[in-house]
Amino acid sequence: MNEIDTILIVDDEIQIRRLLEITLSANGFNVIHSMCGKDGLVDAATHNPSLIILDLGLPDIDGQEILKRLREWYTRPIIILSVRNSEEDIITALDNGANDYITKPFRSGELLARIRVAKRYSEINQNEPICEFGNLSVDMLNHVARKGDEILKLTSTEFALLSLFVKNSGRVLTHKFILRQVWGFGYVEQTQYLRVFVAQLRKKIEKNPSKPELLITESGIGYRFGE
Amino acid sequence: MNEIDTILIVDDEIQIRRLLEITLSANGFNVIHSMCGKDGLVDAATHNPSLIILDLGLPDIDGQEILKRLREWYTRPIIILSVRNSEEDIITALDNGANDYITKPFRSGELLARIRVAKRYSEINQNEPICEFGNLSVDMLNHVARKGDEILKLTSTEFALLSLFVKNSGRVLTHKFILRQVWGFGYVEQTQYLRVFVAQLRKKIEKNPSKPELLITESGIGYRFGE
DNA sequence: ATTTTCTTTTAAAGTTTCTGTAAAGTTATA
DNA sequence: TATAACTTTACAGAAACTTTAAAAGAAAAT
Repeated sequence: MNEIDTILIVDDEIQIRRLLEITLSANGFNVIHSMCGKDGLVDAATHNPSLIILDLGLPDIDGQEILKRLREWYTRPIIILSVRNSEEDIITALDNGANDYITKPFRSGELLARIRVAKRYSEINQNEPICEFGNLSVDMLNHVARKGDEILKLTSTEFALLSLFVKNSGRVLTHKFILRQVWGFGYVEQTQYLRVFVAQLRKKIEKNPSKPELLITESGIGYRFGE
Repeated sequence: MNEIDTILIVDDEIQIRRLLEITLSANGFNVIHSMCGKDGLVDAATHNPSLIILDLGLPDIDGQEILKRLREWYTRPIIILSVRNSEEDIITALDNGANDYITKPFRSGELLARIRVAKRYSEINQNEPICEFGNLSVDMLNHVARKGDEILKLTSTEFALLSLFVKNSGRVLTHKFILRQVWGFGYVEQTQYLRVFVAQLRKKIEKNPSKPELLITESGIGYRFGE
């Protein structure tokens, strides 16, 4: 618990940033600021913070868009802190991968408690923008997958599927879990999609697609990637 | 693939329970109700729901107390739904192990989205330990069993059986108990299944399957794993 | 000690469920 | 409109589960 946790704040209001800075640093966090969406994306990638607090009303790019782009590779907690109070915004943000949604004005004690909750449930998630496995590498940030030196030509669904497998290598992922992560919660029964895309992915990453060595079937449960 | 998620509602207000019932069952959940804290604790234990929605203002026991007692064993999501709006209540509940805190009156779309969030993160992070015995290890979280370094290729039934044995190593487990745990209540008389699967498991984990050293027969009673 | 009875092991056949694959149909995208 | 990506269908083959049956082993009775 001695390493300093870094929190990235993406918000254009200086007062909010100051208030957060005081609250968070008083609680042992190291704080980084970004004043717009673009900076936020860059700072997240360069500092790899252990948590991000994101405002939705940014001057350049919409916060929901930032959230989506972050979630392409960033697996640690993201807490939305916004004046927007519409149910639609909240649902969209949560389904886009936010861990929590707090409306301004906020209470700092509650914010800290919600940060603790978010960190509690994401401790396992290691977060590397580039994951490697064998001669495969997946660069979440630049959205590029390689086999050796050769760049794999993957569709976005295939890429999402491969990232999920690489991020969770060695773990058995259930059909439902994969479907929810890649396609969304409404698709958990569409096991057939998964079969089709697993077959396509195997064609592109396995030496011998009919005798898979990387993407292993766990019959009746799901799939496991790698060792 | 058609298994229904069960949600337990612990709330004394009938209107709230009705509203939740409608919202949740319309979204494919199976709903159980408890009207007081005592019933809540019992129902949680008997039904083992996949999520609990808990009110703080219960007639008998205080909700924070229920929360603490549930968290002694219940690892899946608990969402607090309460009229209490004080920061102290919120912080206490979140630190007592609640996954989220929603104040009444609530918006059902937001509630559903927050349920999705809670389920998303609890599935990954079931902090169940890795059980080991000799050179065997069973990793419940990743659903992987190993003998030394080699990954054992087990069917899901074999895996469930082995987990049960490893978790209860040294204890004599009766046929009925094992059948109930692995196959379910309706199978307690199917001793033959057990014999067949024990034989299969021995082939995969014993040095000499016909002279088992790990998975010992207790004639007329059941089996014992390890010493 | 031997026989009888009950229990367990094991193989193998029968049945069901799950998975891989190709190909056709549909939708999105440039 | 042409192209790529995604969705859906259909079916064969594989894997898992259930059932049967015979042989081996243990316990009880004589």
